[in-house]
Amino acid sequence: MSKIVTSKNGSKKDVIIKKAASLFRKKGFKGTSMRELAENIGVEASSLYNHIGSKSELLQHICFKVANDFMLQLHETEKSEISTTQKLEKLIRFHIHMMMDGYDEVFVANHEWKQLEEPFLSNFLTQRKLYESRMIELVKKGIQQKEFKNIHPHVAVFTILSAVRGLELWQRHKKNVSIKEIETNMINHLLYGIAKQ
Amino acid sequence: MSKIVTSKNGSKKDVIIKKAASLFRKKGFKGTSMRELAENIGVEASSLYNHIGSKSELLQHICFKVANDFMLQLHETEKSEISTTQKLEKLIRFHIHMMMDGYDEVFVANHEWKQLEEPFLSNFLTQRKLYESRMIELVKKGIQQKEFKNIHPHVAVFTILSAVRGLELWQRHKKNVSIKEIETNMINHLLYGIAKQ
DNA sequence: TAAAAAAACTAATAAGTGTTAGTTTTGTGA
DNA sequence: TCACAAAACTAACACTTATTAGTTTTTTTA
Repeated sequence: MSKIVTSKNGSKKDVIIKKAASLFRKKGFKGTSMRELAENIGVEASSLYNHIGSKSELLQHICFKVANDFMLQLHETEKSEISTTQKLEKLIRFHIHMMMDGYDEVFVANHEWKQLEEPFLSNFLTQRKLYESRMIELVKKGIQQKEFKNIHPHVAVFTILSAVRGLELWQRHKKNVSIKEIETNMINHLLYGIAKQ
Repeated sequence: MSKIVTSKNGSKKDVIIKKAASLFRKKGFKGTSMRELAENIGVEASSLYNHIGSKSELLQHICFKVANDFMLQLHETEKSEISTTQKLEKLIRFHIHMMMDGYDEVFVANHEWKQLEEPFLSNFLTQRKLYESRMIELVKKGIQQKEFKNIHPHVAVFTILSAVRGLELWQRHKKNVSIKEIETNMINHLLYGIAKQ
């Protein structure tokens, strides 16, 4: 059969990972077989093993790539010299863009991380917990500086993270609403609420 | 081996479904084998088939029970004679309580519905879409009545639904924060925002 | 064009899957 | 206590799974 088609600058491994992310999102990690993945690429299942080590390796790669991207952005945001509100806004916008640009990967990292094997599972959870706690610190600071109301930082962060994650639901309808519109509305909703007064 | 232990008023089928919901949440539908489910109950896999028809049937039961509960509450809320803001608040509170009381089931309905087979899959998606569109109508009405700001109803509903779904994240930490506290904070956050002014 | 490397192929493995058939044990009501 | 029904068991089925070994084809390099 034909050679795996590589998009410019992308190794064959990258092609496999990209397709895996797409299938893992649609059918789940356990619900996707290597034969199915191979067929979608146009190759026999065994041929995949010339490029990757194992099925789990694919999941690991996807999950940690996403985790790393978020960690980097958080670090950069923390350093930047803007108000706390602006920092929070910047992070929310980054989440929204990640969700739009790397939908499959972010979705898989959010939903299929459970299928990671040790020690990757523990590693992933540790990183996520760290991310959350640093966002909580940010909100605490905003309260101290009187930029935010006297809310519960923990609840606020989880509410924000969940709302952003919910952009998944949007993929189905994205035809009618522009990303800019979603972004603006969501920022306003999460920072300023929807009820008048 | 011993007979399946039935809690009072619960048939053996109910015991199986409850355990299935717990395992499906922790390991996913595809990640849970019938042998594993049986072992957790204390019985051989084949014995389960004296009480249930198939593995898929378990998933169907869980998903549609949850969908139905939400539909009933929506219907009741729509009928009640309170302000639109109060209706929205009532619905959010119901979501929060469902998430706390029937955590496994709601989680499975939210995450594993993809594994439903036709025609159940289509049926489930239709119901969900209906639920969403009726919530959107509610928000639209709130805007018309000048109770809400001039937000995008679609975005607002998805933000709310996602934020509430995010209570999943809470299960891990629920020791330190009371449900009442979460409820109050989340309602305030979603309806009135967190930034001052 | 010949040699070397990369990547495809076929075929097979061992383990795990949901489910069924047939049999034995357990609990229940007369 | 005996018969009947419910629910457990063992054993097997047909199928799918990820992965490996060995071989052939394709591509790259010299």
